[in-house]
Amino acid sequence: MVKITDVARHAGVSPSTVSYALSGKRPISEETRQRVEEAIRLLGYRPHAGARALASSRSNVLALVVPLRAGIHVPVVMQFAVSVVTAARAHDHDVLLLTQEEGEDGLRRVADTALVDALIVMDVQLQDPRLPELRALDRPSVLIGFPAEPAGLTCIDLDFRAAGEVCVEHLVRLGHRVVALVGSPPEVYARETGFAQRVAQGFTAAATRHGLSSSVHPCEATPDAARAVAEQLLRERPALTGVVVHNEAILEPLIDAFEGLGLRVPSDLSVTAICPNELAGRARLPVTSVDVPSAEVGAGAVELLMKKLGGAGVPEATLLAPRLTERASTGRRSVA
Amino acid sequence: MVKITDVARHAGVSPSTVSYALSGKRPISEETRQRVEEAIRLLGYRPHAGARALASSRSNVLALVVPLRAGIHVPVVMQFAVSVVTAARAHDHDVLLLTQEEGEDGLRRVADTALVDALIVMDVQLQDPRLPELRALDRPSVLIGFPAEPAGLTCIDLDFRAAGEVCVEHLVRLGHRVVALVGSPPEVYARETGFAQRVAQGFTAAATRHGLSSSVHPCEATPDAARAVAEQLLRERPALTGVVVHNEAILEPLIDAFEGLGLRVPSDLSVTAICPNELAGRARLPVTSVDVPSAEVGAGAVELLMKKLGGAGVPEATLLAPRLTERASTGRRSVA
DNA sequence: AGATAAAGTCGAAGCGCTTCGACGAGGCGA
DNA sequence: TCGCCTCGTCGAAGCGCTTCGACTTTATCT
Repeated sequence: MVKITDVARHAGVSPSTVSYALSGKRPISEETRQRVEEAIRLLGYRPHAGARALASSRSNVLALVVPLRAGIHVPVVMQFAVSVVTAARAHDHDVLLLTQEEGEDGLRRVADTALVDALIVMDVQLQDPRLPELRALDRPSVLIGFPAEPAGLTCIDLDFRAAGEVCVEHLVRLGHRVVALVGSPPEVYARETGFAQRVAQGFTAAATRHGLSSSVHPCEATPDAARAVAEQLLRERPALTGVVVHNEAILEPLIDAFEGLGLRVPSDLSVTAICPNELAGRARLPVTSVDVPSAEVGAGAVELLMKKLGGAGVPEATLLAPRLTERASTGRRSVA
Repeated sequence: MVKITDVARHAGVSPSTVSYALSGKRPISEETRQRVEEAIRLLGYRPHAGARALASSRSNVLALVVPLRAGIHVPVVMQFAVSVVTAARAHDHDVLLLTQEEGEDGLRRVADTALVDALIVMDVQLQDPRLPELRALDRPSVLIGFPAEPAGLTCIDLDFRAAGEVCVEHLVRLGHRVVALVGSPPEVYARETGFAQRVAQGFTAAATRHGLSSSVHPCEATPDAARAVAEQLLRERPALTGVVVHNEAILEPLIDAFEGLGLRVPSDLSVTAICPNELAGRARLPVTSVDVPSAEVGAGAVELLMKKLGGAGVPEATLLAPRLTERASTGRRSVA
């Protein structure tokens, strides 16, 4: 194994100079830097991560906590994970994957052993059992999502409340007066996962504000459930002309179901969704949607963490403004 | 920060004794062990991961390489990942998540810096660019999946060839004579991902052996594509009575499509799948299937790696035998 | 009884890196 | 011209842990 002393000898400098050339923490003459880099290349030197961590008390590893709970849409979660890894690499950090099997102890373990410098926590619930741990930890953390009481924590997410509102306002602008929200599976609400509730709040608030008739319908992530909701809506709310879908798994099945029941989209029924653009754009009928920008959120979370690691202050809450993209699934209400 | 010397002082022993009490690498009297454990609990001692790694040249971290390529079924991949993490934790190891953004260099980096002790590589292609790296690395690795030339590597996976055969044989037993395989998306075959091809080989070989008429149909992971394949099959192979589906995303849509075209499952058409039991069992019509045992494969991969880390020899190839579970989607061919 | 082995413990030497203080050489303001 | 600061470099002191050799004590074998 090539070590820093080998590089130093080969470059005719001391080990500390090599270290400073690498870290840039002290000025090094251009010429010396060249020689050091040359030696590193020649010898194929790679600093030992453990030694580095020991000496600098920085592991350059972030923990990513991904509880795969029932009802979540796995591909979306994976998107976040990938964007976190990519962003972390851009900052010369790696990512340790933690699931929830270990419980909250896992957080403490990786933090206390100095395995990781900081933590990113996904799928945050309103009353999340991990919050006390995070607050007690001596390492910075960022939540992707918002708990009920975010004080003292750093959170980032799409502004789901605003997303719900934006969808309604889009429908209002198109003349719709009766709208419904088809939401996440019931267990997601039961668990009090913030984003599901927030969409519902935004949706309802905006509808009320504009004097619309509105209703909210949790929905399982199966085509059958989608069909059932569609039938129920036609039966109970025949004047319905606008639907907001906040449930990745049933976006297409739901539209299929409506069409199967004789409604045409968008002429009879406008549909807008809150989901990744990727998904909305690829649908058979491209769906007007507010994007869930996983890449931005993931990168943002890493950015916040880096600032905190650097000792800088960061805002407690970072809400990404919703961006609505019009596609083929929404249109003016036909004046029947 | 509590360190080993603190524990040692508190327990009235030397640091090395604490270390041995923890690792069990030398005998320690029951009484001393008690005192040490008590001190550890009292002080809340956690060994510093970096220091440990430096002194022992073991980081107790595994790398998991997860390239999220087009056409793969993300939830299945995530299943594997979770089972790897769980199994790794059971062996007191953590898991570093690598995506493919970094290319093959990432493998070398984490191995050369001693960030990880060993690697698990998923989504292996027949000609995988990572193989040369893996062979050159000084650290053990296990592939989940099989490349074209597995010599010198350690691989584990479901025996997909046998899985294809088992499905055909099940249909044969039920009297079917004309069968089709609806497979993974074309890009998965184009990439020469082993398991897709192997299923097709097993399927075709078994069909030929039993004198069946057979055909293979790659299929995009969209309901529309499923519908198109269903229509094509009815048109071109009207005598068809048995279908094997090897494509998680379209299992249900395909059955829906067949039923939409007037076929009843299983009375007119028997359908069997190769997919996680979870998925097959939860379908509207539970589907007879060969399980893709992600938990076993993940745990197996970790197990192999631990053996290799322990210096033990392991077989180059570990093929898990397919297990078929009969459900509601297959039945005797009706003697029309 | 003497020799040998095993159990149980300690002290010290690193593991490979970062970082602190120090120091010479040169630049600059007064 | 003197003092002072910055640049560029070095040497040495750790970071917190594991592990090796050595030592004492006790058990085991002939």
